Amino acid sequence: MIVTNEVQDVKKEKILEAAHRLFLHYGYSKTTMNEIAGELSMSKALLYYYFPDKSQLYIAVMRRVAEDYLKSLTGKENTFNDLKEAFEFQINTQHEFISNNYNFFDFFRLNEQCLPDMIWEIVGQVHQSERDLLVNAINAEVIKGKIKPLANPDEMVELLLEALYGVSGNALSHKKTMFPNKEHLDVVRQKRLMLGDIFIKGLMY
Amino acid sequence: MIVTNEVQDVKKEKILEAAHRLFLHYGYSKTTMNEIAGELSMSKALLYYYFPDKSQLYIAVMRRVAEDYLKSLTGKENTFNDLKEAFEFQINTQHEFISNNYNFFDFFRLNEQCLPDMIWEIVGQVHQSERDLLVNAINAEVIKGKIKPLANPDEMVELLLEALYGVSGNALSHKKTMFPNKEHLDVVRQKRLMLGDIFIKGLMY
DNA sequence: TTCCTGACTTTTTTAACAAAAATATCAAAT
DNA sequence: ATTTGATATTTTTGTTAAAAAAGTCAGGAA
Repeated sequence: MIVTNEVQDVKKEKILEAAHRLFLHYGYSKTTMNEIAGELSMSKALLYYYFPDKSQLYIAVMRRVAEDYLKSLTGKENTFNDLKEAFEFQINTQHEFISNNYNFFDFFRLNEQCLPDMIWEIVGQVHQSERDLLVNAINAEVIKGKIKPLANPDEMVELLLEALYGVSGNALSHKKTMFPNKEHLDVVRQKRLMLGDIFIKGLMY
Repeated sequence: MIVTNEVQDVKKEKILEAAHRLFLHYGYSKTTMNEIAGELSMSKALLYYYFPDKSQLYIAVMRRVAEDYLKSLTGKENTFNDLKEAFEFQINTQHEFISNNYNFFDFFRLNEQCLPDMIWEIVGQVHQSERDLLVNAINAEVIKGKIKPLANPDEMVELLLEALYGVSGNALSHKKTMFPNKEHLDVVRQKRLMLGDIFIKGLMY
């Protein structure tokens, strides 16, 4: 019984791995269940033995990816010397996460405004963790007396995250090169770090 | 000769008016040249006498709309008591502009990443004016000694505008109501004003 | 019983093409 | 110089058939 489940888990793991690789490379819509099965030299039907359908497989991969990201966030609370460090950590960690999984999120661009609830749940969880981290850092800074107490730290963090989101280049200016290459992503990161700095100063006495 | 041109201009004006009304109500793709002509009780062919094609007509309307917006911006320089007032003015004026012409910009959402160069020219002009206004306000504040001199005020203004752009709600959270109603636009405005405040404080000594 | 597959059905995507609607043109009238 | 009806051209829409992909299932192997 236990052995069986372990074997099952290992196989599931293999599937998730292969699916992740292919989704990352080709995006959701350009990856077929046949290809995933082929990658593992198993029959397509077996995929359906382990996962109810394609979207649920994608979501399972997504959950793993998100969990990795969450892991890199947890336990970091109270390890920052100041708010600046916390902001920088959040910006850099998210930057790396997005960079590494850029094509994987084709799914989001595809189904822009009608994503499964399960996806939103995961996204919400991730955002919650990000907010928690930053709110915690802000509160620590308040206690240290470095910034003034805020009526609503959560609201401030929300505002910052939305503002950071806007700093993603292609919105305002007429960039002929539409696809954000690595270099461009890095410009965005630099700008975000600057915005973080200004924001912190804006919260000080 | 002169009389003739005046008459021509009046007629062009009429056309632009009707076109604006219909584009605003139905959006670009849902407005036909026949409808515009019908609205003015003239033949469709006449529209093509005054404007080379539909997109150029749209652009002409766009130019008028943009000019109105630019007018509300010009002459305001040095009329603000402080930077906060300037930021608030920019945010509120733009908010009103977007609110009033919301449907008109369907064209942008439609042709998301391949707009005619002429459009980008107008958009660039508008952005330039917005930047100029804010850079001017920042410089005034620097002279008054209220904020520290900046290495690159333009860059700061650019950053602020991008950040403000990000504060538009529907990006991060799982809002079930996707279409931003008037009320929602107002929440965005409030948030932007708050971000403006924090940003200003972040620029101070 | 659990795991696995080949053969099968159902759904979705694609291609081709005709009909309809919209854009755009132009000779002729005012 | 303006204006229009008629007409040409392009784009969108609707239909259908073929292809591809998703998803199912009876039955075999471990």
